[in-house]
Amino acid sequence: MREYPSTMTPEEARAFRDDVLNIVGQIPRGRVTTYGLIATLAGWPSHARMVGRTLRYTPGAELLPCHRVVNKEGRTAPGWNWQRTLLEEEGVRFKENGHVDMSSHLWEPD
DNA sequence: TGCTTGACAGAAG
DNA sequence: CCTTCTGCCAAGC
Repeated sequence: MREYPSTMTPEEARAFRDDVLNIVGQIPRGRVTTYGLIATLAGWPSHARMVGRTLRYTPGAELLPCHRVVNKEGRTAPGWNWQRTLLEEEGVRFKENGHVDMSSHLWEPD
């Protein structure tokens, strides 16, 4: 079992960002994945918040299907209501409480 | 340097 | 269900 350092070197930060963008780019239409899952797959399990930060502040991220990233409870990003519309257009179902039905739309990369 | 802020997660009330 | 708190870390100030 690998030991994960709590902080990233600049090189690791670069690799992390690239992994995040790669993974997000692979999310299929009509499916969603979570911040924590992406962070874990990128090799930094405790950096879920960094995934959100990366998608929000990395130039070019808008070109990726970043609207397909929600939190673990299926909640959409605060202050970005359009995200729900985009997902619904792809056929993603929302529950009564306004959360994505994760049990039927969660996607996990290989 | 020290405190505050998040596109998070999990637990508590 | 919703809000709030704690743990988490990089960024901003």
